[in-house]
Amino acid sequence: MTAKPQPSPTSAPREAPTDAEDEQFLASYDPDAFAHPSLAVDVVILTIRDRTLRVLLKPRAQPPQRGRWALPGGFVGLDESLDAAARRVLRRAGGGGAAIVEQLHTFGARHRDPRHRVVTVAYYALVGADALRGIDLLPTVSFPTVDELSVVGPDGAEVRLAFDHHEILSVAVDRIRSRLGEGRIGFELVGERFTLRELQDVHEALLGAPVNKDSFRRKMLASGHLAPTGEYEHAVEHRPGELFRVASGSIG
Amino acid sequence: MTAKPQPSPTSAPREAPTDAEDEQFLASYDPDAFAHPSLAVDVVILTIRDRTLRVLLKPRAQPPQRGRWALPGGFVGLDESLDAAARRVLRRAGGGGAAIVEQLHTFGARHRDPRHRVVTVAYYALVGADALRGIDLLPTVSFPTVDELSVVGPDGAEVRLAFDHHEILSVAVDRIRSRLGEGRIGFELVGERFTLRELQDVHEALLGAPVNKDSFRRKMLASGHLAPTGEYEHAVEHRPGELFRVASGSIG
DNA sequence: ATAATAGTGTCTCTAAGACATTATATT
DNA sequence: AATATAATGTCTTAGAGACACTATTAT
Repeated sequence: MTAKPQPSPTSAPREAPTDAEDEQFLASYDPDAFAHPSLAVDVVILTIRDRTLRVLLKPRAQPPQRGRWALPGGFVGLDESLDAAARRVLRRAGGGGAAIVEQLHTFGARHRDPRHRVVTVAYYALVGADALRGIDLLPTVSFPTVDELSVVGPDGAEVRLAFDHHEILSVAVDRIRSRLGEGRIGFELVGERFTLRELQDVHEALLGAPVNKDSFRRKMLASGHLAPTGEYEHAVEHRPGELFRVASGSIG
Repeated sequence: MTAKPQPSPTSAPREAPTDAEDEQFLASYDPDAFAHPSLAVDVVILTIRDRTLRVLLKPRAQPPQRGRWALPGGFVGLDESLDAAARRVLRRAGGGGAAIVEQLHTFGARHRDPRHRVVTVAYYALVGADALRGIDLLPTVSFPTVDELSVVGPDGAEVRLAFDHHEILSVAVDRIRSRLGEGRIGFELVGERFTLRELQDVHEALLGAPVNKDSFRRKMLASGHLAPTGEYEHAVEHRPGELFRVASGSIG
């Protein structure tokens, strides 16, 4: 495949600045001179309640797409880094204590917002079981198949998300699953002290599928991420398991 | 996505979505009323030449940071998706035949560009050995250690990249390495027909480290991604290897 | 013949999964 | 006692790495 001569640049509806031209362009560039896309962040805030994965959403009160559920989001300030914007949105939504906040992907399809051009940088956050206390309305993320994902509201009915938020949620879950495989994640969704079973519950909720108990135990104990406390859970109706905490020098 | 009836326009010319506080905020939101960050794309265009990884960079001719080398980039048009902008930049830079173009990460530190606020969505592209023919000045990416990365210019001297482009390149290489492990990548950097050794060379160039030959062969042959052609390379000064092509129904 | 790489076969080691067994709590 | 889970140990299997050996080209 040899580089062919470029077709005439008229194929593009608008003239976009070229690489070489950027140099001059920027020299005299007035950032407000022409309209660029607006830039927002949306945050997928996940937690686990009753052994099931929950996502923080709110039904839209105004059209367009009134009644659909949307991720918390906000616009990026001119003097604010993307990460700072994401943390601000997260804090305002009630997930201030999240242990993990990571950039996910940037969504920039042309008509993802029907009103005007908004490009959104999506983040995901994992919030401990204790946080989001005030919030009752946490839709459940369920997995009809391993690859498919559906969101169920508090009334048990399936929930339709606004804009491309369903896709954003999908990408978030995919990303978290692959992070799980790398062993660098999962501790955020469990208390400060936890049993191996509780940690396994977290993994299963995120994966939407059971994991092999034996191999999970071995892998975790061999990972060095767990520090045994010597204490055991109590008031459970079976043999109590040992309580662990995250090993110092590990993650989180 | 059903097109819902548009809301009756309020006093503001346009409205934007999001959650509770944003609703009020946006009720009076005019996208052009306050300055938002500019939005650009930068593309890490990688290829392999002489068994070493090369990246397409150009020295900046103008200040700031004149003389430093920069990734090709451009601003995102108002009517252009992010992917389209990346492909436009790629095509203009001469990598039009790239088989893989993927979004990498979005960089939005406040002062990453010293002139004004620019958020950039970074992409990476893998370009076949045949492409980029016209371009001689391809700096080499070398790996002093496995984790470290340095860029060496055609004159052998280390090259300093402009802005945060060194970090962008680092993230690109990291991403590609993890994609390599998943087996979904690497074929783009090799000709249409190739030997296992050539494919291994590509992996080693990307990893910056030798890979185990036996296990590489087994993994590749077992993957189902390779279709044997029955033909063999020739004019090599050793026993010729069999030529493969990418199996139909696989990647690429 | 020599150098260099292709390709095959085999051994070991490790990790995952399956399964059995014993231990300890609540009811 | 019945039940449920914790924790330990063993067996099998699959894949990675190491290595030995044979094959085929150019010089």
